Amino acid sequence: MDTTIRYLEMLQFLPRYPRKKSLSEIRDHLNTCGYKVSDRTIQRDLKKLETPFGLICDDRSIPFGWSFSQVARRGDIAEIDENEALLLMLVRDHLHEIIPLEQLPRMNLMFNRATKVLNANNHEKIHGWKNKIKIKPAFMNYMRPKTESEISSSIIECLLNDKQFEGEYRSRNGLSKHIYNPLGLVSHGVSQRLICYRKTNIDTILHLPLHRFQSCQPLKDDICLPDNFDLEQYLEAGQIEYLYQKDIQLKLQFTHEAGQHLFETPIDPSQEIEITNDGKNLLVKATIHDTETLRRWILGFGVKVKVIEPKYLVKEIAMGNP
Amino acid sequence: MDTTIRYLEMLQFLPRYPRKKSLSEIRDHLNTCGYKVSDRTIQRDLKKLETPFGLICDDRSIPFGWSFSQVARRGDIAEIDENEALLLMLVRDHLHEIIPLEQLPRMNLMFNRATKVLNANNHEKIHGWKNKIKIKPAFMNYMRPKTESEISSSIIECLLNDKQFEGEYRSRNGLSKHIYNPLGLVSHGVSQRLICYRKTNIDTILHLPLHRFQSCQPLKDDICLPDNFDLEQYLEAGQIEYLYQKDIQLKLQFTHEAGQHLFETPIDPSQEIEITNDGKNLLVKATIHDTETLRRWILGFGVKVKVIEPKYLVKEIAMGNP
DNA sequence: TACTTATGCGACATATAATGTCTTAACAAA
DNA sequence: TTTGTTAAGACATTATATGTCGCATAAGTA
Repeated sequence: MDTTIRYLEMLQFLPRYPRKKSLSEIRDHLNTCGYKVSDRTIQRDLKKLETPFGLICDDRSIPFGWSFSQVARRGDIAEIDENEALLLMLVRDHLHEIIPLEQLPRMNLMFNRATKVLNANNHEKIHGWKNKIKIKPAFMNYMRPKTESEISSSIIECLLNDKQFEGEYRSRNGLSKHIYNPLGLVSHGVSQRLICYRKTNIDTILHLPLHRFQSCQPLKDDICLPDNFDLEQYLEAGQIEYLYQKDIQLKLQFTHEAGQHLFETPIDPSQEIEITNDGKNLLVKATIHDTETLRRWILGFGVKVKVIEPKYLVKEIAMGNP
Repeated sequence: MDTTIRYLEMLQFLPRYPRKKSLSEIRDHLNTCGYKVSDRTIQRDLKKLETPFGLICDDRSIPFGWSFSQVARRGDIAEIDENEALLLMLVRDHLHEIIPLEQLPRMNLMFNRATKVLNANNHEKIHGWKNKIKIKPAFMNYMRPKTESEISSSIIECLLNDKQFEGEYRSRNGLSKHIYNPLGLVSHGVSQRLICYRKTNIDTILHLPLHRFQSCQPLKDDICLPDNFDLEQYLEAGQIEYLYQKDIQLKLQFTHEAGQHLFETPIDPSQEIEITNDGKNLLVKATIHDTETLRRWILGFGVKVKVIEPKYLVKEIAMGNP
């Protein structure tokens, strides 16, 4: 039993492939953890764990170096190196803006582990890791609505199991109780919307922000699906995407300064850029969906962009009326 | 040995707290995995693992129900339930837009595990999970620049260890080789920028997109820091954030339709909304930093928003010149 | 209520696994 | 070459894991 914990302690100490740990390093680590075993035992342990955990032994030179292979199934046990830890911190900050982390305890644990790694290796550094990374928001940072994770996870469970639920929903008109048929979940920026319909009104598909539900009582009845409902199709049909038209031939004229970033981060694989007007302007072409998001994006550049095509969009943008 | 693997197999099968698994369920699962042990053994195993892994036994009714406590240190071993798995799929899709997942093998493994869970429980469902979730981009979707994960992780390692490196950088003027002093990493939308300076030019702090580096050769020399350099301060000083002014008193007049979403997802904790003009308009006030992002955001609403204060911003937005 | 079945758990004997020690051979560094 | 370090085989010993049986109690059923 104690052995099992020791195994885990050791596995958590082993790095992913390019890096490696020697017997003496492993021994020292185990000693620190309070396990006093002979070197021979550790050697045997490694041999035993080799196959089931996909460990690799670099025996080209002595002392041998042990690590998790890159394709190891249980590679998530492996040590988090500083590098990975720093990336995880970036991920955490990104996610924090979108999804409440309390709902993802597993990720939280991972982030905590990463934090520990960074803090542990922080002593001798000139300035700390926290001072080395930063997220600069590329878009407007809305605040997340408060969500009751119990209610929303209960709703998601119904969604996954094709079950109806009785829920209280807070709309502008107040609180009301209905039986809902959940069909899909759409994540839109900081809020998540439930695609569903009410039992009493099977023809009207609703998309309701998840956080507005005040309760969820799962029912035993399966949902009744509208004939051939398909979320993808439904969204493509423009119900949620505010999709005005599919695959328009967009032509935009940017000032060089404003459009320059598109060279490295295009808006679409189809994008082409032509340098015009002696390098002062950029003519950007792309085949893209016409969405509200696109219009807001274009408007955001103000006078630094001019719509050339399609014609109807020229007008709307000029009027500032997306 | 075999025992240890069996322990892990069992732990991976146990859910997080509100859910639970009975002895017979655990036995069946272990049998499926090819472990034929007596019930008594499993009972003993659970007792043994209880303390070191933070397991909980619900003994209010028979059969007892076992699970990981919510605060279990090693809770990342626990089973991923469908609910969590679906959220993880959302997270994956979000992240995919920002960070190449190949650089995060650990998360990839987690996502794979989640995918398996969803696929496994998918048979009897009316329509599959893939058809139930969708991300609707809230902002313009730029494409990620291609990154060489070896180069960038090598650079990040230097950053963390305060080491200089020699790198080749591809600028508009071509490829050039310099010695760099890495200071920080700023994640901005789909691209990551390295804050650094060149040894030959210690006064000019550069912010270079990570993906433009073509090579990185770590050096043994510590970086030389500009006196009292602080990334946070540096950013706040407006070098990267394009921060025009701190804490302006913003007043915007929205049409009701365009500003309505701000009730639930404010732009700042300080935000206040006043309904004016018989409910046709919304007057939104907030104390907020004046950034380029803010200006683009305001412009994106076109004629549906009017800047009331500060005065200087009224002009600039009216001119469409952020 | 009385009966049956399922479940948990203590006790015990036995088989299996884990561990330390000693040894030899191979390798690396001086 | 010499010296120190590492890997790994052999073996005895201890510790642990496991199945079986029995009993008590809880849940389900007539």
